Amino acid sequence: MIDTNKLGRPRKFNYDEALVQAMFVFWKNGYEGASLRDLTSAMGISGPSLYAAFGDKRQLYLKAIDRYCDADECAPLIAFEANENIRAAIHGFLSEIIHSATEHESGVKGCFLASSVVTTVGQVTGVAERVEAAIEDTEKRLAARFNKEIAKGTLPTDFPSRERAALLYDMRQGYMFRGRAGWNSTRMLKDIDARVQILLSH
Amino acid sequence: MIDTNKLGRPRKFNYDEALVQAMFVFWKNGYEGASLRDLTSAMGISGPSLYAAFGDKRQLYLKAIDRYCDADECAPLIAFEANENIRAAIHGFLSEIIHSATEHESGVKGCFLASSVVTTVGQVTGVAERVEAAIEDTEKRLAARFNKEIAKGTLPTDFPSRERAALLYDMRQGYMFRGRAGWNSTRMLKDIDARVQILLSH
DNA sequence: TAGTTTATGTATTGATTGATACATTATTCC
DNA sequence: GGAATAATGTATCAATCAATACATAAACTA
Repeated sequence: MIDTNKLGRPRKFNYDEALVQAMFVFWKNGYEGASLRDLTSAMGISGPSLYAAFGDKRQLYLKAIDRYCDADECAPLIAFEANENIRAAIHGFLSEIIHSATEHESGVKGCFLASSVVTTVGQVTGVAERVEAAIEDTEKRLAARFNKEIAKGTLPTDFPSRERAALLYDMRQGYMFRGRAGWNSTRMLKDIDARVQILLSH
Repeated sequence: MIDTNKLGRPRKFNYDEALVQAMFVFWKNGYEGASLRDLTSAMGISGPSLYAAFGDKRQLYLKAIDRYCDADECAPLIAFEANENIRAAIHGFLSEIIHSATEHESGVKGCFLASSVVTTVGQVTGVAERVEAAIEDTEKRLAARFNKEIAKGTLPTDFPSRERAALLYDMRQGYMFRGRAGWNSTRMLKDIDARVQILLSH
């Protein structure tokens, strides 16, 4: 979807920046709650420009979801994968999650998928597959990190990494839900240690 | 909000049944996605009747949320509180959750709060407090059950019940999220044992 | 420079939105 | 039985919705 065509009048706006702004609007207001006026206003473009570049509202929405899955979900995952010490890795992952759940840029709170997109699963064609794939992808990456740890001998072999990954993922979802509900970060940060402890107890 | 007034023409419809139908519409479509036509059609009443009985769309929405918190969220909790054996209680809670996440009546999936309401937190006045209170209430009931267990001596005293309750609650949210995303129950049921094990390992 | 291509800006489309006006009907109170 | 009260049914309101028609502007190609 990158514009390689050099023909015709060039765009005045940046495609990716506009998409990110659209994502924030959907994130904050939901799909139906985001009007074309909200979107074009935040994106800084006109209606016809939006339709020419992104298709219609639904396609823009799907592109915003893809963009979120590719970029936004990553920061905590990178913190998780980068740290050699598994205890510190989980700690970093969870505190990154709490941070993004409460103080994300542009004032949006929680997880775009968990707090907005999931509402439209049976309603907007193409959403369900994306949400399911997002869960699957993230859990696989979490599980891979745990598998590495098993290979290193720091985790027992009799507890499946997928279970551990699923539980960590649910902790993520729980923090995101609480963040959207208005919980502050200090309230959530203080039970991180207990959760690290539980995650590594088998 | 119970109608004690005997004056005037009586209602042709049942207030609570209509409210439940409205709740299903909001649950399935979200707040903005639920049009007045959708609502009146499902409730079997006319527009003016809806406004006379419930106020406006927003008030109807808030009443639907309250109704959900009072009734729907309860089934798994009762299963959790009723069973004397803590292991069986957690098992019952989680399988009840999975059941309601995937096969709830009227075809709606997931948790009303987690799958629909949470989208409107910063958007519809009165929602945030209700979601926060719902989390708080449920976690308190979960924690109370764990405290009973500590008193019985079946759980150690050095791990706070609130942490255990929060974790169990996040498992609930995780299943609800997965259910909305389309996961089937068998896929989720098979990791219950591991989760019971983890929850009771401290 | 003429022709092609694509984005922009303005203005507007029909449809749908949430919400009401108004006359009618059914009940209770006095 | 007549007044008061409240719900119903029909019909409709202005506002907003997503989406587009059309003329103009700015780039590349040949």
